[in-house]
Amino acid sequence: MPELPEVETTRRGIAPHIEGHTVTDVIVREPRLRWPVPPALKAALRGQRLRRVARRSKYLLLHFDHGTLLLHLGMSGSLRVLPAGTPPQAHDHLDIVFDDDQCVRLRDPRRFGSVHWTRGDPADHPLLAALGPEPLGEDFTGDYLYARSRRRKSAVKVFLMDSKVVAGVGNIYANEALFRAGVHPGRAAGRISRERYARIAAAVREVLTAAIAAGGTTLRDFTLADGSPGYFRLSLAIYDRTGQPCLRCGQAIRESRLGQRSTFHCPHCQRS
DNA sequence: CAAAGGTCCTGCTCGC
DNA sequence: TGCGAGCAGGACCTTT
Repeated sequence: MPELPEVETTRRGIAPHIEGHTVTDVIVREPRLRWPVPPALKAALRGQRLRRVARRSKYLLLHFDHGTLLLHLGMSGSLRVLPAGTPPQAHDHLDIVFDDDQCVRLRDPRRFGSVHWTRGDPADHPLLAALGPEPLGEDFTGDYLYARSRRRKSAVKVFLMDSKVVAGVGNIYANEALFRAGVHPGRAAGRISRERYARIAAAVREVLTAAIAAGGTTLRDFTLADGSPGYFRLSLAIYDRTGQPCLRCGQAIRESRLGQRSTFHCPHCQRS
């Protein structure tokens, strides 16, 4: 579910409620996530003050003085801030309880999400070390994409979704960005010009920024920290619009598969 | 039965 | 021959 805008929306939603507060308890109801929840999590966090909630790619980083909790929401995860002791529902796997009797609750039906504890610099954590630049950071440019894509034969959409190339561009926003840039998602990444990569980089930036401003995209069950949905779905121009008219030219949007993911494009506006 | 917003891991091929 | 990079496919899981 959550792509970068949804994770960033979640970060902004939870941070003001928990930054500066001290963990009083950690409740693990289901440790079997993508990787097992660390058994020592409660011992590590109890009594510790949360300094800051940050984000790297689609990971949330909860910084404490002696280490960092990494949280990934996988395909179906969401976080909410609730009064401690609120009865859990199905798939509510983890609570982090704070000293003001609020808790952050992780819900994740598919359990593709994960929780990690790391003491060193989180940037050195194996899951973060190999990630490409943040798409909203200054390192992410058309020139960068051009350089990284030389001799790449895979489709540009697959290339954009490679976390080692750029962090946090998932299926929805890869589709949306390529539509905005007017590039066919199946075109070989290594056969796209520097000029077109400048348009692609700008489109990625624009679509992510707009989605964050709208609170992310809710397709099924994504909720903000207060339980409300994100409204960027209303702004999706291409994703999940198979057969519907292109908003620019009116031609019917086509659906295909690239890298086993649903792909959408306009046959007129994205001819190459 | 297929697909859903993610991404790690394995094993193969290719080119130097 | 060996090595690294790139690439395809499978894996994880529940719900609709």
